[in-house]
Amino acid sequence: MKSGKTGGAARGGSIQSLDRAFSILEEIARHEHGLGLVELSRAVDLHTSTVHHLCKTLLSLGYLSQSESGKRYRIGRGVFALASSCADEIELARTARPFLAELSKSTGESAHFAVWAGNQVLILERAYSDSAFQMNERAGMLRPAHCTAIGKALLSGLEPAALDERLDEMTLTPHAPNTIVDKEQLRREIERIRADGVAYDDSEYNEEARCIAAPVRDFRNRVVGAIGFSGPVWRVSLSDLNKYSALTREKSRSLSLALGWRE
Amino acid sequence: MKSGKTGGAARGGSIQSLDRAFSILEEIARHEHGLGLVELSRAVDLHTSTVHHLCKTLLSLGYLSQSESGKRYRIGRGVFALASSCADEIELARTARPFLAELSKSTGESAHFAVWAGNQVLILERAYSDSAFQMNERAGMLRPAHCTAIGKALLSGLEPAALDERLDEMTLTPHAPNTIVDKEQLRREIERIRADGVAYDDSEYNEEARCIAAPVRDFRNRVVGAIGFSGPVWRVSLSDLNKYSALTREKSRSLSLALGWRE
DNA sequence: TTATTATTTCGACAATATGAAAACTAACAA
DNA sequence: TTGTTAGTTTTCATATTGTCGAAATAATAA
Repeated sequence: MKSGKTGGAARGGSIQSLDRAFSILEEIARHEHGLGLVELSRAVDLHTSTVHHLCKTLLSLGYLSQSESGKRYRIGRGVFALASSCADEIELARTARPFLAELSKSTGESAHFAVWAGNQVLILERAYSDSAFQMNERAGMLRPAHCTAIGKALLSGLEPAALDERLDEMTLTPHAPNTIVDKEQLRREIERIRADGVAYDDSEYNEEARCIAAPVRDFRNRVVGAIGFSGPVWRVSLSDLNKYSALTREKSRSLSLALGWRE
Repeated sequence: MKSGKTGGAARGGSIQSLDRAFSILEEIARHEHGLGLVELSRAVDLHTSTVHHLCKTLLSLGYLSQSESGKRYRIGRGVFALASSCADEIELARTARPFLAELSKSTGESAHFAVWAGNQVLILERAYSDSAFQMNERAGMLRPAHCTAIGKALLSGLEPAALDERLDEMTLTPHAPNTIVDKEQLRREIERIRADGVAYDDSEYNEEARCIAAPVRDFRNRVVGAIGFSGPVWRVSLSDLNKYSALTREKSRSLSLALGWRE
């Protein structure tokens, strides 16, 4: 087609090649053992040639690496170097670590500390339990907010105006039988959490998991994260959730205090 | 309009906008407290308008964030999420941590564990000493290879062919009075390190610092990193360097064993 | 207020990223 | 061996896209 009125880069707001490059990085990050060029192109829905150019650039910049044997792409050390300047996040994770360890020890399940990353929830730090079955969640993973305990705990910490904005931007995709897909219902649930101090997830994200979480505040009295734990439904019953709510509330309180929160 | 033979993206091999976007990210990462648009444009030598478009895109993707108060750009949590899939690096850092702590404790100086990142050296993990003056080095920082102890230790672990290649690609930029700027001299020094098992840096990178480092091997008997410590010249004398060489060698050995190295 | 400095938007242009196709490799059967 | 298939890399013509100048807007300072 003719150029017509296809103006500057400000069109969709985004620079295409950047958009694409990062979707490539995200796709690769999602795969434990890396990805080959063709798999990758299929996953991000771009021609191999295009993906190849982008990857070659990322490779030369050190933000991708290639497994010596095959040609599979993996995340490069450049990303690691960049990430180390997320000083606040690293500090938060470090502070949360001992509390997560306690929570995990007391419950026998794995514990998580999460923060906002856009409209999603980023798991900043996690403590592993020593049971054989572990939730498949690692630090660095992104989760939806509306159907996870940590996500709902974070939502409960938003100012009314910010909450409205968030909810408008969010799509309540169903992930498991109990996912809340109605905004009004979610709103009521958030009210409940605000009053109760604890959020639950009873098979809302993963059919086989139940979780609890509570918001964590900093010295400015603002909710900066959420702490909680999750376990398989056959180990964590609904009454367990209730039983552990006080403990979760207490850990969130201790962590908040460690972050300078008072009263 | 000399479009002439200005062909595809494969020209310089690199995609310009990606190149620029990452130089922006790197520049921001370099500044503890973020950067404003104009400072940023000056630093990367691009028009504010261009930088603005790039930053807007990075912002919307979550790889940059803006300090709530001002408009300073900082690294976003997206980078953190990506970095967490550098599983190998994280595992390496975790393994090194206790040995770094011991090294730091015994010497009273800060200790580092570093790996290759392209032709530079990436500090993967560091242990702080409790002295008032600390080297200004954090995990995630990049250092040149030819004038740092960890860098030279890593160089000493390369196969002859790989070493030749590396040296060809490297420019021996002087950083301090004793920086080795002659490739033949560097080659001899690397020979020495290979025989001795320890690399020194006597004011080669920073006039005020001395360091020692030793290569670390994994189960495949390949050098995967280097461990060492550094301190200010007024605390670490040349004879201290000698005194601590055995200790450094020993720590590198223990860490190697922890990584599965045998014999 | 005005002056100054920083951020954001606009729009024309051409340099640049794109994708089709073809060349090249590697792996594997027959 | 040779042929077949799947994956990777290079080439190249083209229009799309990023770029930059300039001007508008916003924020600070004097």
